[in-house]
Amino acid sequence: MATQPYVRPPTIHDVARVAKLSKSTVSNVIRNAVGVHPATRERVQAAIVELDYQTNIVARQLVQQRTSILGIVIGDLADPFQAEIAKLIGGFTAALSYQVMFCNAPSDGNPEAEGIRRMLEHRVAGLLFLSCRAAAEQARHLIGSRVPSVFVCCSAGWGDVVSIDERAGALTAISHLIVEGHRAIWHLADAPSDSRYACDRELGYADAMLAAGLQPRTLCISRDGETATIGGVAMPIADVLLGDERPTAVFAVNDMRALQIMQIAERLGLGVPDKLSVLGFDDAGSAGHGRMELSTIAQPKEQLAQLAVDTLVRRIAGGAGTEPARHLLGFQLMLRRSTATHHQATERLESFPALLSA
Amino acid sequence: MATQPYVRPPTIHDVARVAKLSKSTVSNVIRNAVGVHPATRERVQAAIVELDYQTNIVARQLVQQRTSILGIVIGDLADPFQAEIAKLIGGFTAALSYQVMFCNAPSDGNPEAEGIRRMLEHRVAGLLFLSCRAAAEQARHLIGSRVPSVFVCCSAGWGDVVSIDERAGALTAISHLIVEGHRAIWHLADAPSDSRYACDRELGYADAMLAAGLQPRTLCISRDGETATIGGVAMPIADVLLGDERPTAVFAVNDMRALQIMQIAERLGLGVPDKLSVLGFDDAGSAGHGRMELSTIAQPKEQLAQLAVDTLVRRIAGGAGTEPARHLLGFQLMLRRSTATHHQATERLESFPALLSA
DNA sequence: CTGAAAGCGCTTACAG
DNA sequence: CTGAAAGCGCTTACAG
Repeated sequence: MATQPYVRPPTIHDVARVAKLSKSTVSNVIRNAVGVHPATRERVQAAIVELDYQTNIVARQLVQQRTSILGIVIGDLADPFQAEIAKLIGGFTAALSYQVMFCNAPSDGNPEAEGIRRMLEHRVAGLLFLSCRAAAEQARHLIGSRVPSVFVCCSAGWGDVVSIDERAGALTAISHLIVEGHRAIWHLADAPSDSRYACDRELGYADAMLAAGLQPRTLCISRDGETATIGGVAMPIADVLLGDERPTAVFAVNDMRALQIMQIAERLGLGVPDKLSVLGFDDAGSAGHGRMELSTIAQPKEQLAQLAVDTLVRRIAGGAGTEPARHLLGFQLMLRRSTATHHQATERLESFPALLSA
Repeated sequence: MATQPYVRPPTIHDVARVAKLSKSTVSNVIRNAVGVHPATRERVQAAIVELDYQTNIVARQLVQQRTSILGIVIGDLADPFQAEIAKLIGGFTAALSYQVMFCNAPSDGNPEAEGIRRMLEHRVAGLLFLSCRAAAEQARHLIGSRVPSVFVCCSAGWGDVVSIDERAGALTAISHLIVEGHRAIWHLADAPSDSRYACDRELGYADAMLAAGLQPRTLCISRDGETATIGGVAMPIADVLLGDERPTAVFAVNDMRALQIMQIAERLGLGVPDKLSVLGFDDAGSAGHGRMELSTIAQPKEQLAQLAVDTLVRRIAGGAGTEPARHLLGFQLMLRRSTATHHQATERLESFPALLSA
């Protein structure tokens, strides 16, 4: 392959030479410093145009000992919610003259740790987590107190968080299903977890169920949709959805999962919402499409992204001194057509009024 | 705000001091250079662990005069197809020890140019375009021959392209609709364009229609789905879809648009596919969901992303010498349930056999 | 096998 | 208002 090299960009030195000035002066006009003679400024600008000079930010970052790069840790860009948040973050971030570097957590084996390490080596000014696997907890050690971290729509035991009150969101979702007569309400989680409850949504679900004297039950579904895992044991999904103890409603950890179970249920002849109510979380992607009409807990994406960026940038400017903050925004139960009243409810629910007032 | 600063990371100099060696030697072990005494290596490694040292890649990049950052220009992360490609690229890229920096084209006014400029200032080693607005054409001047660019699933008049044969894809789509008896087949584009045809898909559509002696017709739909624009004139979407000259099939520029028109049509009482056939492009996001069953031209996402990354990395290594390459991968017409036979076809189509054999 | 020196392209006091 | 000098944290010949 003929390897004619790419052109080596001009440096500040080239500009100085052409403008017959010193590097310092050129630097002054580039940085828009005050106290440069207008005529001098013009000469420099002319040289910049002539050479098509572009600041080498790598060099600037080195001397300033800080970068204007934000690292964003994405759990899964194929999740429309995360993609939408990432997009919004990209926009707000650009408005503040920051660039975004991202890594996504590979699903195979070693999690985001490697990507985070590399972003740290690139000296990102701060980290934005759009998802926190268990690995984010390990990442704490990696990050130490080098850069601030903010968790967007998720949280860990450290760092700022910008999210809705996920537990309350789940509670609201379950309360609604109970009001609609459902008792056998199951939770569809993302992946089997060894810990008791993998996330706040699951916690909120369990809270609500227990408060109502109902039995919480979490299941996971394989990628191909054939196998369900409940409490560590795997079985055909049909057995679960069509069995004697089948759920009348499923509260999914997010809309992707909700759409997945909706598809599976209908493939098995279980119409949604007639035979099974499905309630999601996020209100992302096609959830609101006329063919889906997924009931869900809607998150205020725009505000979340804006506040997350603001919080991180303020941290970057302000140092590590203050305590982690927890910003909780409002959510909204979007009732569409994937949920319906369950009519065969027989038992009375004693604790229900308490639940509603919670 | 108390501003306790974030810890200043240790440098190679600190490691050298602790290990009682020179910076050069430390650098040698960091870069895994040959010819370092094993015992020396151990001492350095111990110091690295003790200090929790992490290479400052910013400094390395400056001296090496190249970075391991790939810039990716995203048209719209809310488009599941682009998000999926971005995710795949992130994965393949990480495997080659590159990091990804992205910018998304803000829809308001000034397009991706600003983001591209900033990525260039960051000295990205190469650029990956996931979408090319008209602005990508302007970007050519900005980029000059500083870094290689590859266009993924889109193309411009310069740079390598890795995509399917979009024109052929459109041709296949239209041929199918014609075979199914449709004559009034309209194209749903992304945005009104001043040029005759905005993209290869539209071109392929027009080719196919013209070859069959049919009248091509392109429309655009506003965000809220209320207004359609045809040939520069705006009108209520209902007039278009329910009018005398209404289409019996719509070929959308991508799945997002296909899903949008499907929703609008059904809101107007036009069942899909009974009253209107809809054919998309990409096979992304929820297109294949049981509730959507969108017929579409499926792109081989994984291979596209892999080949794009490989192509760019090879360019980076190989210099700018060789001619732009055009890698075309195969596509697949996915027939699902958003398209159906149109039975009221009355006229015979002379040129049709020729079209089929094309 | 190890280390002293120069240099990547900037910014930042500071002298004039 | 302008410029000479030092330095950011590395890598890269090169001498020893």
